Amino acid sequence: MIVSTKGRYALRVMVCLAQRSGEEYVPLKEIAESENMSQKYLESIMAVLSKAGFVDALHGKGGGYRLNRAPDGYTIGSILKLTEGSLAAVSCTSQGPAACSRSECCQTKPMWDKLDKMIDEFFEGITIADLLKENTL
Amino acid sequence: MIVSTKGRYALRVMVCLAQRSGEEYVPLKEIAESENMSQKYLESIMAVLSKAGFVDALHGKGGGYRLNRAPDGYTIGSILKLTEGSLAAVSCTSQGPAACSRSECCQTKPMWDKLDKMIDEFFEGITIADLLKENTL
DNA sequence: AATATTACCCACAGAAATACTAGGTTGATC
DNA sequence: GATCAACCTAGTATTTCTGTGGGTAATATT
Repeated sequence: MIVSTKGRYALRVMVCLAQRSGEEYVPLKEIAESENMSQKYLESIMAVLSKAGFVDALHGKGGGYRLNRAPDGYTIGSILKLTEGSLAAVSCTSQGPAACSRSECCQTKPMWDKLDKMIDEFFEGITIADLLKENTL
Repeated sequence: MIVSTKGRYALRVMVCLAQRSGEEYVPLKEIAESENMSQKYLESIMAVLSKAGFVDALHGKGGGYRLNRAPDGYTIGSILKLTEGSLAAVSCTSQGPAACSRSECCQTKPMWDKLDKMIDEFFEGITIADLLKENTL
């Protein structure tokens, strides 16, 4: 499994915020309830998105989160890389050449490299705005 | 991470057997030593490949494993699906529609489906024979 | 000023998967 | 019968995943 709930939840929250971008700030409680996700778990994910400047946050009543760009300003790749740490399909390729001493002579490494590139291009080619449209992917 | 050591080891063993397909049976000990992998761990992987009919096995002295098809008769996808169980990028898509109650209305599911299809086609389009060639991927 | 609301911070915890290890049994060859 | 090698069953240390719990800081309303 390349994408855990952490990254999937992050994407769904971002889609949710994009759908409600008319409103000012949306509290996490509402999103967690409507999407049936653990609010506490979401908090840790939002902390990452907030620190990285992907969303604006506001404390207190009337507060919550909101996007600070247009939906097409967020690629799926940028969100997943942030929350998942890496999108590498195998550990061999995720930590540079040092990860595997056999990388020089490995018969399979070129394949993993090609796969990584393909997956990266896939996710960088889709934005949150694309997910809002129906069946146009 | 989509592919664990289990699947990666399986591929490397198959490549190894393909390279030595002139010889009759190759004992696992040799492969484990030359590839620097745990022999005991490999045993459990070979059991799967053997039961599925991907390789022939022979007990006793002079025994070991060998391929029973030409290297281009094995797609990478078939080997990985067997050893990894599934190649699905997210759990939502790996166990049919029942895996997620929100699959009907999920804004992100079409993307995961498209990704799964892309990854599947990638791995089904490569065979062990392709890995033997240098830099032709 | 008090209260409610909301983000933020820290630590822990149960469950599952990963990557093995240990020790034996069966089958084949010399 | 000795040796080799596949095969079988069980356990285990480590990590990752998916949370929970309890508190603190900031903002708004009363």
